[in-house]
Amino acid sequence: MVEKKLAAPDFDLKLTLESGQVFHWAASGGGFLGLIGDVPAHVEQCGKELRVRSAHPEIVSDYLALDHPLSNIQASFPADDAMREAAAFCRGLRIIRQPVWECLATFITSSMKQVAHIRQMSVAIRERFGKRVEFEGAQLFCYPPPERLARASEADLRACGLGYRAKHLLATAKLIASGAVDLETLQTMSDTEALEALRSLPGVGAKIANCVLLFAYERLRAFPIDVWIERVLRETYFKRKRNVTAERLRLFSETYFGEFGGYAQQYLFHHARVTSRKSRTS
DNA sequence: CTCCAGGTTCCGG
DNA sequence: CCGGAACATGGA
Repeated sequence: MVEKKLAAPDFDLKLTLESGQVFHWAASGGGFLGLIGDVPAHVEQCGKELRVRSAHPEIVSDYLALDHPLSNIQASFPADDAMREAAAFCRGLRIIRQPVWECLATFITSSMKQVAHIRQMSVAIRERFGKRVEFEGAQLFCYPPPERLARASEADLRACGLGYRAKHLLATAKLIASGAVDLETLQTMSDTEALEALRSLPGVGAKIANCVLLFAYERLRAFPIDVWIERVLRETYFKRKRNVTAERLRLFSETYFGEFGGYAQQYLFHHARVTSRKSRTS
């Protein structure tokens, strides 16, 4: 396998792959080993360049969104202290372009689960139902397509640790496998239309729909509000204000954070999560 | 053992 | 329309 070098300014591979937007990459030989769809790749960062071993390095480059204008994106953020601190903490973190189905499916399993659990479930589903790929002596497993999960049983999925989420994932897989819903047509829809289309799927509410818009449909304005972000919003922008409804938070975040609100959201999320964990363990 | 996790859905007021 | 409860599982 030939190694290809990619220029990667304003990029932090580890931060990007471990910030809770994608869950299946494994640390390996100083870099990361994983699949992009069914294309295996090993990626290692050496300063401002990436060393990529893959049959399709151009797919890796596109996946990692090395073309996103990161300095423009950071410049678009609101100029408050919390945002500045999060942006400095997350320098080089990019929102990647994930395959739609595996992003949707893994986020359906994410509700009320810690990032470590989401990873476990994702790996279990891949190993149980996914196509096996050999790469550099390692065994990798593709995320199973909707058609495959549609003919699994709810018990099979529960065996992967999904709990009540099994029912949702199965129902959504069936809707897509049957053709009742076509994820590809969402590409042509407006953000609002695509959000509603996603929300019509079992187990997909506002938060997960926004994650899929942001992480798979490259709608960089999408702003998922989870427990962490809600905490940040309330404590930072609505300090000591009562009766702040979820709707109020939604309207605020849609306008305040601007054109690249999804990036702002991911930075605030990751910063809050990591600093909170440090303060608990030290 | 208790608490909580990148929520969604369903139900009663 | 709105607040609250149920829903499963596992790591800290």
